[in-house]
Amino acid sequence: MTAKNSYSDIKKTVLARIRDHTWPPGSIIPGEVELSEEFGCARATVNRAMRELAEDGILDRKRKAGTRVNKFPIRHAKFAIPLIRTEITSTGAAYRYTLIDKKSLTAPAWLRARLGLPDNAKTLHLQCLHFADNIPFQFEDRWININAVPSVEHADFTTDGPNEWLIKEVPFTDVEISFSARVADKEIAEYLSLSVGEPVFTTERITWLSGNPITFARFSFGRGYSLKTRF
Amino acid sequence: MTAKNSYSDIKKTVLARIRDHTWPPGSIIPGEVELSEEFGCARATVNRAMRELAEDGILDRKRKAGTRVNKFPIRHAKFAIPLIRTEITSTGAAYRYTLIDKKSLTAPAWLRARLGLPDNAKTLHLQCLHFADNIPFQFEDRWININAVPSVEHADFTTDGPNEWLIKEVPFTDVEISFSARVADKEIAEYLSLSVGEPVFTTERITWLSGNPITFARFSFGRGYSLKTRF
DNA sequence: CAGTGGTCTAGACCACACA
DNA sequence: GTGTGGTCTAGACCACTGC
Repeated sequence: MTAKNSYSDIKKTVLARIRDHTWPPGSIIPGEVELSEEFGCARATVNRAMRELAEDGILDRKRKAGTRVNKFPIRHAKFAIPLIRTEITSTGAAYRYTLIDKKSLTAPAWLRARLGLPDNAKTLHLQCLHFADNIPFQFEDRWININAVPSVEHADFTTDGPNEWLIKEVPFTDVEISFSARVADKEIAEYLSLSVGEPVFTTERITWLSGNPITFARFSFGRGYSLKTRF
Repeated sequence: MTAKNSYSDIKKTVLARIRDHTWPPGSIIPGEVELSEEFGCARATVNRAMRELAEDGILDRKRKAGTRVNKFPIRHAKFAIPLIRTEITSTGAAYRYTLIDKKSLTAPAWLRARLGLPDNAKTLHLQCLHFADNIPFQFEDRWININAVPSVEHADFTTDGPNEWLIKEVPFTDVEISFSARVADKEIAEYLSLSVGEPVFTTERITWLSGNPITFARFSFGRGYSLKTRF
């Protein structure tokens, strides 16, 4: 009878038992009823603890089969995806934004393929720079599907970036984010004050509203950027 | 009276109201009691829905102050961090592992600084390659704190990678992960069949056991690698 | 079919933060 | 102080899935 009773105490105890191999990887652990008796609490409390551990990728739960310690520890790490303005100001740096270019264009083939757009799809192409203390921090290359967001043609992007406008004005339901390393081409090198060929940490983002593509954006970060998380 | 009653229905309804600006960014939304009356369910059900939306970064909740729609949408994206073996085999490719080098060394200054190790700290330095269908997929450069893990000196890393050994043998409590873009130096270029100077997607990981550093690892991925998530 | 987790309820007390 | 969310309880029924 260990007699801990908050869900977070239970989480800690379970993690400790996994760490010290009381419950080794791949093993099945007692059911919720049994654990609630051991910990002297309600089953709902045990359930919350176990459910959260399963969300983190530590446990694997199946009805009837029971709860197992995950053998292949696919940990789930959470990363915060802030607004670029927030990301910059939260370091204490001053944020500045510049619109470099804004053009209505027929979507190029690679973009049509990427978003599943029809031939001759109209898009708005934007290029922007975000500065931290007047040092170029992020270059944003964005395409917006005008069919999905007709009002974007009359939007003014000279003072606020397209991301802030879109978040305020356009609802979305799905987002895909990817991270990669790319080479600085001439354009990116110029805007970010890099040499051509330097590695550039790049994130890409696509958003949809119920299956309908809204926007594709590629963000290229300045030298030395890294994305961190801890858990 | 909308009369939905499962916590996931409530989440959907709340998200829809945020999207259609019924509850615009920054606004305060009704309390749990009021919502449970509207949805015709128990407060605990509303609580779970709202708590999960807050975890995702959509809502901001404070006792007494109430629940607000987050004005600066710091969305939290979850990425799965699998074992490299799992990541490769899950694509259908064959996994192969090679130990390149294994040496006991005094920790270099940069590593001591990074991990907070004392002068003359003993470490085990490992270099490994992970292949997918015999194509080099990931180069692993790892340092293990021998003081924290004395048994590592007698471990055999010729058949299984150090990550798998560590997960099985050594408990940890904290992990820091970072992502960045680096340049391929001569060594990495050779192992990953790249050209010197090519961009390399890199992740670094440090793990601790209750404040005590266990290991530092840098993973360099082959050409074209990207990390994706969707939500 | 039966056992496990998944969810919900109605009620309660607590902790924090704003007024 | 007082209202909000944070958590817990004891019980119930349901849904999935392994046997």
